[in-house]
Amino acid sequence: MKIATWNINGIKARIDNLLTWLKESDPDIVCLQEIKSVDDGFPRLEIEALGYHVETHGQKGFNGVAILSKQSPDEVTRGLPGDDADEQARFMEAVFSVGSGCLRVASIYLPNGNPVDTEKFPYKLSWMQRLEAFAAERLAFEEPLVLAGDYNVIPEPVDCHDPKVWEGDALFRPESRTAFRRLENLGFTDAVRTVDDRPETYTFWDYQAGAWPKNNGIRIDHLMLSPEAADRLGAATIEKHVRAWERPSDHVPVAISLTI
DNA sequence: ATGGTAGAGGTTCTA
Repeated sequence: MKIATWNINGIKARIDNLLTWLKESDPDIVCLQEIKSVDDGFPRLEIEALGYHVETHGQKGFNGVAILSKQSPDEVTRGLPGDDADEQARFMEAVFSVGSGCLRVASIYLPNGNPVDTEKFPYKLSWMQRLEAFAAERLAFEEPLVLAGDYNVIPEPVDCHDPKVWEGDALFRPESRTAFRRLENLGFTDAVRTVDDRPETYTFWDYQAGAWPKNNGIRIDHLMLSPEAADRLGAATIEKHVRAWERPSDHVPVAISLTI
């Protein structure tokens, strides 16, 4: 089973690229982030025509996540638990029946957190605490679980072109990296890191300042696996070529295969 | 050269 995550930076601007990529890559489950659309505005018909079920959790203008899947989910929940006042659409979870029981997949759009001297940074850190609490709760289920998405965290210096440039940025601040590491310490596995100890590619290249032609990127899109999912991990690939397409997202798809 | 680009939506925000 192939599971992918992709921050598409606007579904309306990216629908043609998404359809091309779905046909080429043939994933079973896709977690999308930054759909930048309300649920009613999401172009579901074109995607359904390729054989996918479409579940969205959108909002007007910004944020928004979705899960596309060949198999219909048994259950879908929207919103990250832990703060009823949080209205930003950044999290959803789908549950699928599989031969061995069930598979849970969450689509995550973790807050960017910049500028760090505003309320955005504490919001990021509290969101990460809520994610850790959710992950810890799910861990007790002892089920395969994939937390896939744009984490807006550069885990290690090797995951960016020039660590000096990122010093002090919310994506690379010690608090952000420590919170990410706490997920790993709970027992979650960074799939790409596990398959390739030093992945010499990134998942995001800024539109500005020639970041793509200079390969000035960062690795911030991650698939974090519960032990039951990590035991079934095969390949993990960053589909870098998609960044060179016409009118690309600034992120590329990241995919894993699980033997489920 | 103190910049640059993109998307959504609406005369600006988020990233």
